Amino acid sequence: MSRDAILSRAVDFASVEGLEGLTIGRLAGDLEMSKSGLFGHFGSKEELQLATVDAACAIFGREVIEPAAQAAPGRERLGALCDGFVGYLEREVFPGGCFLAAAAAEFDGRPGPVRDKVRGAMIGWLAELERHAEIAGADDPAQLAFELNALGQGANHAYQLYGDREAFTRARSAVMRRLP
Amino acid sequence: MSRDAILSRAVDFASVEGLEGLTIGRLAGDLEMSKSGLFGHFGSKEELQLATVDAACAIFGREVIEPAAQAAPGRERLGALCDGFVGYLEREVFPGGCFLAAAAAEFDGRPGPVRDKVRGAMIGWLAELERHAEIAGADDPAQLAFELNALGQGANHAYQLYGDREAFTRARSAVMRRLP
DNA sequence: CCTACCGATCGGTAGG
DNA sequence: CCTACCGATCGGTAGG
Repeated sequence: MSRDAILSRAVDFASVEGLEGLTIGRLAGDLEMSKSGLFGHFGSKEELQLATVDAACAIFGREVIEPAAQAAPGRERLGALCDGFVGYLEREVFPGGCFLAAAAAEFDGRPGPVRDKVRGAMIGWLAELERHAEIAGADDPAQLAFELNALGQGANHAYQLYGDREAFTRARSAVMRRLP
Repeated sequence: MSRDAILSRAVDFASVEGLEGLTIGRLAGDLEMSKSGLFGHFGSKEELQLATVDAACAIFGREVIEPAAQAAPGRERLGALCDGFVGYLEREVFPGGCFLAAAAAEFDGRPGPVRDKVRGAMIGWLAELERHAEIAGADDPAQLAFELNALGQGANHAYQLYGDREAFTRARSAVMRRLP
């Protein structure tokens, strides 16, 4: 069983059960291997959590950031990033919704390397929004990035909690109205 | 040790560690009582979680809904609800930020009575926003309620993850601009 | 990669 | 409200 195959399951598991609910024993059972066999790939639960966050970030890059890079920098790219984010929620790339949002909510009150990595990834996403908001000539790029991200996270939240698919339409329409 | 005194600690504990991280043993140790003494008040961990959610909802009502009831129904009340929500985040009524947001993120993928209660509370909050959006004459009250809630949740998220107090100002300014 | 094990902690119970 | 305990599961280790 390769490390990548383990992490592929770990990412899906953690998006539903949380990074703390991702226990070595259950993950090993699910992959039909021994606990110590799985453990040997990572060396500690924290290293498994960190590797899982990295794997999730790679998927986010492939599913959201890279496709949007087709669009011209500035307003067009900003729209593509937001639309791509909503699409990634809509397609259920992770069964538990946005992995980073779930990990952020779980670890924001627990100092340590996992929180730091999640925070770094979320800051990177906001910086990408802000960069294109600035190119697009927004009055206050950080403000616009905050609002656009909040709308996307709001759709994730509504869909995960109520199964309300209309939230995707709401987020898209609000983003459209708010773009410079 | 009264049930209310136990729940007061449980609410703070769970807002940081999560409703699953709220273990009977740690809570009992923190309150300097025996596990079984605490357990007797609730009968199961799930009942403790449900009672903790109820206690948090009561605080939310007292801190956000009730003060806003001073404002006239419609646009004024809608502004007071949003402002009150941001103020409640700013005052750190719960040490881990918005209790319901944290509980929703934790339980949205786990069917059961805890998720149902959290969902019911969140739907009640959104319905309150929507009701006053309608009275205020919004074109699409549900859309407005979605956006206003997303902005508040975005401030909670940013403050909890980055400690960014400017997020409160950002949320308030976006809400102001969006009110009908 | 495995079996077999460690001490700690989990939710919960018996009995008072 | 307590002490004392239950089986299950946790992260992690020894040894191969």
